[in-house]
Amino acid sequence: MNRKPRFTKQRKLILDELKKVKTHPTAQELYDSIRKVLPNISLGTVYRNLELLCQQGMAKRVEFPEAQRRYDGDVSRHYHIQCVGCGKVDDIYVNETRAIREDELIRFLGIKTNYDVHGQKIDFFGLCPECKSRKNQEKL
Amino acid sequence: MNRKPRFTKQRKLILDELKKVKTHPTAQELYDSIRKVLPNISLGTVYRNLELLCQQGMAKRVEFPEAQRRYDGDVSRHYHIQCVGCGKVDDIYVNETRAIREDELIRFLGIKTNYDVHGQKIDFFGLCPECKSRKNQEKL
DNA sequence: GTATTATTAGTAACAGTTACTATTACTAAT
DNA sequence: ATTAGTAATAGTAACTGTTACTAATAATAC
Ligand SMILES: [Mn+2]
Ligand SMILES: [Mn+2]
Ligand SMILES: [Zn+2]
Ligand SMILES: [Zn+2]
Repeated sequence: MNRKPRFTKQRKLILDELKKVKTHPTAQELYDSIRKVLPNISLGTVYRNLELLCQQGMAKRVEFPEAQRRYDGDVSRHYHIQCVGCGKVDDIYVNETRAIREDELIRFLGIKTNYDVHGQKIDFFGLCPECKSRKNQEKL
Repeated sequence: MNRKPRFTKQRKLILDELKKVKTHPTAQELYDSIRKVLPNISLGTVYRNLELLCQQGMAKRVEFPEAQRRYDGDVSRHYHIQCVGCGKVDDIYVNETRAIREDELIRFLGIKTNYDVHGQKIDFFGLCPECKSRKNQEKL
């Protein structure tokens, strides 16, 4: 039934470019650079393929509040820091496994990244009790 | 020079409603409920005042990826968890001061919130080296 | 090579938020 | 109390990032 996804030149170019850069580009930025070699590619194609690559685990979304969505070709476990001045996103690779206190962490990251670290943002996600039981209902 | 901000009935209603609910409403949701008592209020007024209240530290933005902006009348220090099923946002008040390991934390929050906790998202923000020195330049 | 159909380019639609503008209504000074 | 000055408002238009639609194209299996 299900045909394999095709490996079009558009898809290949998008993935290659994303893997190449370290800038966590937006769809628009990728579109602009890929257009230099494939002038007729459309922005929709870039979006569609980026989302597809994310689904397949070959890319990741990098989302900050009030900023447009960015994508990352590096799917290894790492954190991100965004500059409140220019909006760019840099990587933070931490190999510490033990937990550290918040103030220590800020100081540590300041040294590691050369950023003036203002703070962090921690959010959680999951299934609320209602949605949990609704989901269980549906299974029966 | 600078006039005081006026305390209009629109502003008062918005703040009161926001403080009253625990749902982290969107601007649209606040607009809908406030319209029941002030039918002519405009959505723009709700947005403008919410942003103003945030600037003044009387409210906070609650922003999750892929979701519309929400606001919180509770500015005390607490975390948020969003349901991936229905999108609602609940509070997490943690009085633990010591750091805890990630897996412990997830278990702990599961018990505390009754959510099926899928994970967390940690991001950092600050000033990059370039913006830091640009800022210093401007001061001279 | 031919048939099948996933993918594409181009464009329109959409949603959330912000900007604009003429009018209204607080506030403070007279 | 009246007035002058101006912050704030309602209503609406514009904007921005993303998604949806559709006819044409091109990757793959046979
Ligand atoms: Mn990264
Ligand atoms: Mn809250
Ligand atoms: Zn910067
Ligand atoms: Zn839910």
